Amino acid sequence: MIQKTALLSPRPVRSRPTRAQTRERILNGALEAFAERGFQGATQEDICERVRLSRGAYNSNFRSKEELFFAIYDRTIERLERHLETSIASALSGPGPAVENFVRAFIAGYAFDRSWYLLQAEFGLHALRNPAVASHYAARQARILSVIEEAVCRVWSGIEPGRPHASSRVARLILAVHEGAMFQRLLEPSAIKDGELLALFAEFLVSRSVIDA
Amino acid sequence: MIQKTALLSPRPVRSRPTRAQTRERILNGALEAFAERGFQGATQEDICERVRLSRGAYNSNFRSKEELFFAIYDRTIERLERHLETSIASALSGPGPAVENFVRAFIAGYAFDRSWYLLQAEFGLHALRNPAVASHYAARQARILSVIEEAVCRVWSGIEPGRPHASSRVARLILAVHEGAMFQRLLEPSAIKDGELLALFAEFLVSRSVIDA
DNA sequence: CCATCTCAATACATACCTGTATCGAATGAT
DNA sequence: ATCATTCGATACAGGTATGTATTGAGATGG
Repeated sequence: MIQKTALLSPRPVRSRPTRAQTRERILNGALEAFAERGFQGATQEDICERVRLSRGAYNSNFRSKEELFFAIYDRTIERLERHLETSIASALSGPGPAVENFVRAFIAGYAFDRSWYLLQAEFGLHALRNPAVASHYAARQARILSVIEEAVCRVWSGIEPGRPHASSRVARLILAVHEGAMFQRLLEPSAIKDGELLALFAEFLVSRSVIDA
Repeated sequence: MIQKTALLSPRPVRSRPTRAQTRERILNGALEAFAERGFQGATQEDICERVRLSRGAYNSNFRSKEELFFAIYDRTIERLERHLETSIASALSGPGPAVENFVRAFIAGYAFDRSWYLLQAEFGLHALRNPAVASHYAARQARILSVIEEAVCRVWSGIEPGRPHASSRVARLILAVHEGAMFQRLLEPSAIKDGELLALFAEFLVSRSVIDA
């Protein structure tokens, strides 16, 4: 026999948000603040104001700024990874030339918005300066790279059998182009049309003879 | 007749450094400090300690942190531009395949050291956040881009007459790859051999049919 | 040789950010 | 209903960075 059933308790309306909810709100504020003011520039006050919470909530939920930074970075990179995976998967299963589909999917799936890019860039710089952070960052980036590499292999398996033995470096190359392009595009939106550099890059990629070199 | 000649005045030994000298020392300290601690993280104390000067010298020479940041960035990017120009020029005039020479020269000339990269990246992030800084950064980057584009055109003119009409975008592409590769390499030196990504990219470039597309 | 000026070092005042401690309201268990 | 607990808001203290003012040593010119 079931002792406690929720059947008769239709969850009373809480006037007080759950801990997870406030934590989430702070993460949202942190994303914005870190993106717009940088890690050092973002203050507790700044973060909390954006989501209408007090520093009490902040300090109650996160032990330190570093901890919050890691948390928001992890959340962002995980969403990014999933986003990239699904959009690549759907693109590769569609009709049309695989390479173009892949590139388009990459642009769509990895074209995280301004805040995501800025946060990731900020964390990247942080990683370059702190060896401890570097390993964390590298591990996260490795997952992104493997998603890209997997896609590269699948694309090329449709062109010729076997995986290109430079797939790892190709993945890094793709990522490098994207990061660089993303930066230039955010800086001068007028200078580069949407995904233009990646599209140009895709044309290079099509000359697949190079892959096997 | 020359009234004042320096022939008999072999510049007395100054016990006090010139203003330009101390300014230069502070710039050196700023380069290191901004690179290793970031713009916000670098303090006056930090900068001054590295070059054995007091904050008095700092505040006497620079009105604000922003001003110093701009000054050290400008100095760095100018050196970078000259470095890139000369190394490309000498490489293109040498024997061997032009594309490879160019890429090698690019790596050598633009492979500024860790501090230069970090400073530039930091300034880039700053530019993304402050529109006022963005225009300054874009102007500087435009000069770098034109140097690269010029080289691209010269390389391709040796292959076929006329300049590729996508040369501007190719230049941006090269810069994007380099920035991205530089970052990955600094983060995981073991993962990428020296200029490996750019070399791979050079192989793509060799299939010049794409350029004219 | 003296007077003036330059410039970097030191001292000071102000502002601000972080983390801790305290307080009060909402929750849910008995 | 009551009591203990959770949790976010407010108040406080410590540390630190910035910019200004002041001072004294060294240069410069008459």
